[in-house]
Amino acid sequence: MIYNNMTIEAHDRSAENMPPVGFEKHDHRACVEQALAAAEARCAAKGLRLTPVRRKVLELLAREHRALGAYAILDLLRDAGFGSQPPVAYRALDFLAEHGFVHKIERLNAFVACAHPNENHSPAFMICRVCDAVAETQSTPAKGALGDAARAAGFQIEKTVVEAEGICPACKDQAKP
Amino acid sequence: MIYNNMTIEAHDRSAENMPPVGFEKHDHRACVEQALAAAEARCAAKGLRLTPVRRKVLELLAREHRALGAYAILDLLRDAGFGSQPPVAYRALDFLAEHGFVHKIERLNAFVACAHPNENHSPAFMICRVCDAVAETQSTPAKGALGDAARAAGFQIEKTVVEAEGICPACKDQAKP
DNA sequence: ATCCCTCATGTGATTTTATAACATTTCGAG
DNA sequence: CTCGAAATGTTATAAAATCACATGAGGGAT
Repeated sequence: MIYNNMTIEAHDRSAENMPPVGFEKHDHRACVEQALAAAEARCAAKGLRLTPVRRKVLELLAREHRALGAYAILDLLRDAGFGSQPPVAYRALDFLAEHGFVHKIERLNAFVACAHPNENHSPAFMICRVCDAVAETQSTPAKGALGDAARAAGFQIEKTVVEAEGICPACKDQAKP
Repeated sequence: MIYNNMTIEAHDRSAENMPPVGFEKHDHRACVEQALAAAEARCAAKGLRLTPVRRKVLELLAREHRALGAYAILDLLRDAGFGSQPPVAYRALDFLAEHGFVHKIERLNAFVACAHPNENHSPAFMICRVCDAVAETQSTPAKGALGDAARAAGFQIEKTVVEAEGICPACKDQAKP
């Protein structure tokens, strides 16, 4: 299956109906496997336990390749034979987020698989307000105005949330045909 | 009453018990009045209606000078004789946020009065994970790594969420006495 | 002034998101 | 093998946000 990095799926459309318009296509099956392999390796190296639920949640997020709410994930977990109560999903997500395998998109109250599983990084996201597609990139929070302000204030930054909302190229093109 | 810009109140402490340690103290009463006056002026100029509920919500947020959840605001509205159902608070907050008089802190699901009511700006926030104090500053989202990525991807940024989580100077000092 | 239309508010109900509390199971160190 | 810590399952509840619909207030045209 071939997806592109930005435009995956609109609110109300199934993945099947979504044309792979956009940019930067890639082999998605390989991409999922790579994400899982990277997670396995990092967990082994750090003595973390990538248990079946956790692995499944990561796999689901990588497969879907878009932001999913905790309850959407929970539905998929139920289908896969795991527990079906909210804490099951939230605990797995907490673990994965804590260790950087997934990220929470605060703006959407939703989660995405990390697109840069190997590097450590301060993620930043571009969120399409039309189709909810999410693309991950990097930010450099310590540089720029925010870093200056923090230094001036004596504020010690530990983590940053950087999310840009706007229109993705696919939706922009669709708007003016 | 004198407050400082960063450290206002911890989760479980009342404002009275909170010493004004920190930086950049200011006359808070004047600060509230200025925020309200600025809002009145901007609404008049733009033909917007700063109705009693909306004005009250802005006043409450300016007075408290920290991030408040919608339900905390709702409690205060009830005390002030307004409606007490969630939509009352959310509608006022939506209006105020849409026009830049308040900002939503996505990380906290809470709202703060805008600290720079006159300039138009892309706000950024520093959030203390110990005391939940919030300081507003500016970001320059179009510059830097995110702006580059957006341009490269053809993504059109309309709004940015920039929130740094960490430790404020007051809490840092308190940690090592 | 009156009518009308639009926008704002009030209220009840519901949905969505997230956590608390506690019993049970699994895993690995010793 | 056993003990203790970590992970999971489950019930219940809290917190955040929205829907739907009735009522009310304000501004413009006649």
